[in-house]
Amino acid sequence: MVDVFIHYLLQRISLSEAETAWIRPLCTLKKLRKKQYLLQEGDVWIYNAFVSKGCLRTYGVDDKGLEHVISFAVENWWIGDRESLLSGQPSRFNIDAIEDSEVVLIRKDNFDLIGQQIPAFREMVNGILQKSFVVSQNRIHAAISYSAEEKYQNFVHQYPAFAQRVPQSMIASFLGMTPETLSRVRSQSAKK
Amino acid sequence: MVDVFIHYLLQRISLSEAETAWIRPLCTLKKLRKKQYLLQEGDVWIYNAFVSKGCLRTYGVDDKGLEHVISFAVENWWIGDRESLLSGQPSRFNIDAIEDSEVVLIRKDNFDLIGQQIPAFREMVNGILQKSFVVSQNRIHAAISYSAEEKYQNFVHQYPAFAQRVPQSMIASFLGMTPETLSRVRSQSAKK
DNA sequence: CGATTCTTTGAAAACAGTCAATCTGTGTGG
DNA sequence: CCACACAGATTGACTGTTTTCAAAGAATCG
Repeated sequence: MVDVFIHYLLQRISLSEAETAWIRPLCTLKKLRKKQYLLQEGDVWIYNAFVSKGCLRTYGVDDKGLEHVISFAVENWWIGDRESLLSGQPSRFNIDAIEDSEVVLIRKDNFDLIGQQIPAFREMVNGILQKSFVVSQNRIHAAISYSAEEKYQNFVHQYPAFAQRVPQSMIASFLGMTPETLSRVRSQSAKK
Repeated sequence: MVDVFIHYLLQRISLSEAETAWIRPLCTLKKLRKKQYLLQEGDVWIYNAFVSKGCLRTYGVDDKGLEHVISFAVENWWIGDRESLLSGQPSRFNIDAIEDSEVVLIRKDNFDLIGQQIPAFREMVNGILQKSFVVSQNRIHAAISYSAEEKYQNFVHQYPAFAQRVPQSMIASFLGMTPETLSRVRSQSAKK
């Protein structure tokens, strides 16, 4: 529901009734069944998407048909393909629902408009972007520095919620290893 | 020189003489000799840093003493530790000069002030942040999807300048492999 | 030059990937 | 409610890639 999004906003910035009433119609709620695409490779992404329910993933598919998970998103997270959004070019990635989900979509033009009208919104979004960048720097650091086992330990530590919710094969993909390797890493770790 | 920075700004946004005159004293020029630290692990990073000359790297050191390069920066690039900047916590990373270099430092408070006074500046910075995020998403994708050889090919394609300028061992580190592996990958590729 | 650092090469070991079979749990239709 | 089918996870044996360790060969700098 869009209420989830408004609630999220009100927790972070103060908005008048008039403002929330103005924002609300700029939002579209999209329900997705498990495995349904939100974005498919080749499409142009023109939204900012807020996950109000469920769990999604962004992934790329290589020439061998293997999927590589770039990111996960659950309730109160944002998801999308910023590359396609910025460039206007077709996306190289796919986004689909891991569970039955709901996302609040705001078209880029409307999103920018909200930012122009409400400086606090703009600042909030900027803060999210900065944090996202830090998170992705840390993921790069983990990807180039850690062994398979360390990557998994770090993942569980960082995202205990996902470790439950997301199929192991997708976690393996997220960490850049095969499902078999992750399975072995886990049984190793369990022995301790 | 700070002029390099002003020139960079004027290429991207329009500023009056008064504005550049106002910005200028908020900038500090720091000269770095090869191998000199700009930021050392444990320090708190409070700047935005613009590289006006030379080449630097950000890297972390693991428990075995191995260095892992998070990023490079050359002329007209920005560098810093956003995690430390945002959190105010000591940095986990080091930044040092790969060549004799010059960076323009702007303290966080002054940087924010410029953004407040000059909306175009704020938008420029936001655009850079967005692009940086896209670049780091792509790097994650490469790190989890590609083989050693593909990682190197992709790197050369993406940053032909660095491939010349930066020692191979640092490129290897940046790509998450040992210098020996990179050396072998290169001699393989050369055979084609 | 001589010394230091970086790169290359080789051989062995460790690690992760592949392929195939089995096991487990879930959900569906009879 | 059971039986079956299906997807996901595990395990084993094998292959291939990357790392490690060690040494030799370039390149660079004072």
